[in-house]
Amino acid sequence: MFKKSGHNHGRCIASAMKTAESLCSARSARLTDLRRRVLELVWQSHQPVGAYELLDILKAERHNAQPPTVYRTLDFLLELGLIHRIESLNAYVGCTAPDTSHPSQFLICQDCGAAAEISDPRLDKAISGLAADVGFSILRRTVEVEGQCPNCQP
Amino acid sequence: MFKKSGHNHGRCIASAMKTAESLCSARSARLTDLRRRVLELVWQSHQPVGAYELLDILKAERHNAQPPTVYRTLDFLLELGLIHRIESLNAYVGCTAPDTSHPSQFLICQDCGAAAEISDPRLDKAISGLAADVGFSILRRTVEVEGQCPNCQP
DNA sequence: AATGATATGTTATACTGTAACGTTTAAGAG
DNA sequence: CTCTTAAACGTTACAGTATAACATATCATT
Repeated sequence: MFKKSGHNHGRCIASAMKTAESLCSARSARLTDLRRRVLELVWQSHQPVGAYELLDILKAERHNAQPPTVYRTLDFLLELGLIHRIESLNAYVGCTAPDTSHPSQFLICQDCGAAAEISDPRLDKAISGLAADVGFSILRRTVEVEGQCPNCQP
Repeated sequence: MFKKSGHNHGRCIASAMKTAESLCSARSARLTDLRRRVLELVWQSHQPVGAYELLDILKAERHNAQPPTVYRTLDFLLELGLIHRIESLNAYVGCTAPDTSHPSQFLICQDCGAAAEISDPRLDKAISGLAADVGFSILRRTVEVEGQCPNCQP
């Protein structure tokens, strides 16, 4: 769930990129160099990253990066479900299972900053049950639980 | 849950103000004119309101309102739990039960914009259970479910 | 190669929030 | 009742996040 700091993160990135490739080709969406690069950058860690952080890195790599460069790319990745936006942090993080579920649900550690995507039938049932009770039809869900992850506890 | 548009909203406001009075006096916090006014403004509807919207209204009422005026006041109200911040909208809404629970959990209608605070043991249990399973200790929760409220459905 | 759609470059600006310091107001001590 | 001090508010400036609008380039197909 929360990866140990020593885990082989190269694999996380590689797997995310591969998933992105196949998802894009399945939907005939173009995974351009820029988009690929931004996705890689978002995946540099399991910590959500801000748009302007990404922009700073891009600026160092290409002379002409500007806010729209990064926001447009993030929009593309968001729409495909390849990344999620963490509302409470104004930041973006890679999605671990873009091809399956889509509600954006996270445990976020206030110490190390890591965000772990959660997907739990109990939670799903609780929310959909609750919505059904009051006649509310769900279009989108945001669950952001902040606290201390196991790695950061005394 | 979601109030009908014809409901007597004056009562919602009055009750919110009364609760605020007693909460402030219980904690010996000063509910100044400004704070009282901002709380009223937030309670003008059940729709979350932006900080700069509030600022515009305040500017019309007092010559010298500035961003810090409204943000400081919102911070005060947030800390007492008298209002909540809706992360996905950068907006603020009155809390219906400031004296009791505190996780910020809402159903938000994308049509009419109303935000209904929810508090359901199933949801609480699902989240705390899930956190316990992975050894995550919870400090703060944000649940924002967007969709269509019963009043806005065909 | 010509065309049209998609993607990116570029400039400017809007929206949201905070830092830092000065002034006023209010509550308790003497 | 004044003095002191802390809290609240005023004021200026700026930081951080995001988008509008239009120009140019790239790509997939004719």
